[in-house]
Amino acid sequence: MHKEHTLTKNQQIIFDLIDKSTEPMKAYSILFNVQKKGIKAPLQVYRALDKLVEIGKIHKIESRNAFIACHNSSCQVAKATAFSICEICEKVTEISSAGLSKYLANFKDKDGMKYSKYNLEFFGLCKKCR
Amino acid sequence: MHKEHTLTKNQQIIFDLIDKSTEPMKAYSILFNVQKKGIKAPLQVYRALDKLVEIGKIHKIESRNAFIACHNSSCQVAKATAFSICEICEKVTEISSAGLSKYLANFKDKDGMKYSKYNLEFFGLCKKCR
DNA sequence: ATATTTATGTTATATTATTACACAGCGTTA
DNA sequence: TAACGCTGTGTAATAATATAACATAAATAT
Ligand SMILES: [Zn+2]
Ligand SMILES: [Zn+2]
Ligand SMILES: [Zn+2]
Ligand SMILES: [Zn+2]
Repeated sequence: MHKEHTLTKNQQIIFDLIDKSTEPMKAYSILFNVQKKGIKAPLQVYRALDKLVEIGKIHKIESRNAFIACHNSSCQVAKATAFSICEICEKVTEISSAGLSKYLANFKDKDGMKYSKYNLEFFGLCKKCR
Repeated sequence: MHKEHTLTKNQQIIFDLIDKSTEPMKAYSILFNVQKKGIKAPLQVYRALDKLVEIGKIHKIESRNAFIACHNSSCQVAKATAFSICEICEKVTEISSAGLSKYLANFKDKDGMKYSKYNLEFFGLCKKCR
């Protein structure tokens, strides 16, 4: 139940673009692609991205500074994310594994740190590139 | 057995600085701090950082664009890293948990992706900030 | 209707990272 | 020796990523 936000105009334009894309998109590539729709400045893009990340419609792939749409209904508002990244073709897939999320959600370190969130990025070769 | 490289002058200067630091250091902060030692340009810093990451003496905290020295002898040349990050004080700790690394090293997704590497970042509040 | 919050538009700027080119040091080997 | 490959260095310029600051408009709450 985390996709029920009404997006604003800019948010919708930018989400649609990312959602259509088969690969992670970078902020300035997004900017370039939405300029014909009237979004002219980096900040307009970054503001929409921030909001979309916050509400869990997209995720940021930190190691790539790029964004993908969430296609995992079980990922809890971007608080627990896992991705696989192919180091050759750069294909990124969101991992949805109940076992993995359960393991990580319950993980506790020896310092008594209480975790509210995690992000995991796996790297390797995808089927095609292997 | 992954710390046995002979560092070059620039690599040693930059490693020493990061190693002394109690918090993750950013590239341009490193640059500022080593200018008195003759390292004057960003590229000199980034080249040393790249090498230090490659040989596993430091790690990059992707979500922060910052670097910390490795204090975990069991992390396999930066191929399997996990950190806890306090969202208030920004303290970062490298997690060394045999259980966790074993679980992640053995994790396989349904697409048959073969992982050679992972990076995990946990976020929450540290003891002090809780 | 008024206050508050959220989103927008715009300009400028800060921060992070790489490209390109010249050259120095070192070990290999022809 | 000399030629070569490899790694590291120095320097300038520039690319790519992200935010600050300020003004205004739209949506929401009291
Ligand atoms: Zn998701
Ligand atoms: Zn691939
Ligand atoms: Zn380590
Ligand atoms: Zn803290």
